[in-house]
Amino acid sequence: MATRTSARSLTERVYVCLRGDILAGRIAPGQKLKPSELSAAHGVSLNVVREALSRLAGERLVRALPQQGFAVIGISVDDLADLTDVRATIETAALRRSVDGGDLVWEAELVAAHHRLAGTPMSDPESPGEISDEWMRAHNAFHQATMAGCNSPRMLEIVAGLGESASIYRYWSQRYGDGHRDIAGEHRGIFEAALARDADLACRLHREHIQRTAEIVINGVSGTERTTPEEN
Amino acid sequence: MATRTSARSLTERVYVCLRGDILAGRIAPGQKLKPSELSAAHGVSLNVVREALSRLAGERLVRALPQQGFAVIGISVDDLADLTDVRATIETAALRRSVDGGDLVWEAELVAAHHRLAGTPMSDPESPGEISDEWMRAHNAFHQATMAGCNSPRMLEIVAGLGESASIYRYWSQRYGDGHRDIAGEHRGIFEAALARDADLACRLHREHIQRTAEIVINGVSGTERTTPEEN
DNA sequence: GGTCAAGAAAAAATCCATATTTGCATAAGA
DNA sequence: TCTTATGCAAATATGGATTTTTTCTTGACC
Repeated sequence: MATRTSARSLTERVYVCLRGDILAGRIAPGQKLKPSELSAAHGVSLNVVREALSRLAGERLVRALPQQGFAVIGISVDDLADLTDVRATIETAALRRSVDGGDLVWEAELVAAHHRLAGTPMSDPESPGEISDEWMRAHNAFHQATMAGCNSPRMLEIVAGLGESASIYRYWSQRYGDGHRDIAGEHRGIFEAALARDADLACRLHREHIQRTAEIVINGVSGTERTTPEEN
Repeated sequence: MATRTSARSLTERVYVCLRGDILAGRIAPGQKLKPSELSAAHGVSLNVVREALSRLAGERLVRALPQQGFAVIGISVDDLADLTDVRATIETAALRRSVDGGDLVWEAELVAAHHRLAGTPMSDPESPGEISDEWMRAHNAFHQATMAGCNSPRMLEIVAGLGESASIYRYWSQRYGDGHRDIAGEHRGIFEAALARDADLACRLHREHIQRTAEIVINGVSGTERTTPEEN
């Protein structure tokens, strides 16, 4: 009679939940994560929280400071610039391979992903200004789908990790769009270039897409001074 | 009276130890990791082992199978081919940036790293045929040093992860050289090209270096049928 | 009067021993 | 032979013990 929540163990459940909270910015970057509070909130023991946090520490989503507990990974303008740079390099490489070598299955799933993204409203009608969870999922899935044809599990895993890091910035800044921007159009451009097997164009558009996003986020972050120190 | 082993907590200590064992192939790829055995061997409680394993699971060095414990990441010829491909793409990108933009500090540390590598015997005199731990460390440090000038912490972290994955294959196959190969010369070539700021040459040599290594390992792995299934 | 240091109390992190649940293997029954 | 019960071993979860860090207080010194 287990719940069908696709979580076979308590640790797994807490891990997934915590991970979602971090990626969605429901827990602020840099914030301390107290096992006692979390265990109370989730109704589980200390050790299962501890284990979930350890796993997230391995993924670099939280930092483990010996004898000082855990904290969500911090954000900074420098890191965002670095992240964007790395994404531009690695993701275009993956995209190029994908566009050059993607098969029919890839095409079909890309079409599906774009259709889903295009049909998902960006902001929740009840809370305008905030990016909806659903849209963010569709958005990540779309970009992932463009590169899925590269036929390299490791590359896709790296790209997924980069995308997650970017998610934190996007969600946290909540300044994804600035009104003057046609995001749907940008996605359509990438989509059509990929389907047309124009790797150069797809890569150029993708690069511009992530760089433009980063610029807006940087303005949002630096404007409200949300930078957190990133000691090591 | 704490030991100066730079491990402030038991979990940290076990984590580092386990990680080293995996990377050095002292624990075979695919092997199950029983918390009870490990806790007995290290003289600690179950939970600290569990926590260390969870962290390694986050790094994808071990797999966590719900209700079935943990196992070292498996190896396969397909994965090695993929890994090599990804390394060729990402590491050459990092290397190019490094060679193009590295400063004097980078140069100095690269010289030091190469000197250390050149002065370290590849195999232990008491166990010929096996790659010495010391050489492997110097080797990883050298390749890392060539790319350190790229001025991108995230890129270097990704590269480090790829290098660790490659370590597992190298150590496990124990067939790094085949006699006909001048590894020191290959390293010197990369080193000199980097110092001469010849990015194209450095990248070409680096690519050939890792591809040649992979070929030899693939022969070694497939020859002795050491492939482990990689279910997901 | 203000600043800094030593010490005690509180809070938090870490660790352990044990209890509970789950999965696998063996064997009994149809 | 196939299905179903049962026992054992392993994985997981819990509560509390122990150690470390942080905070707060007190008093000496500048």
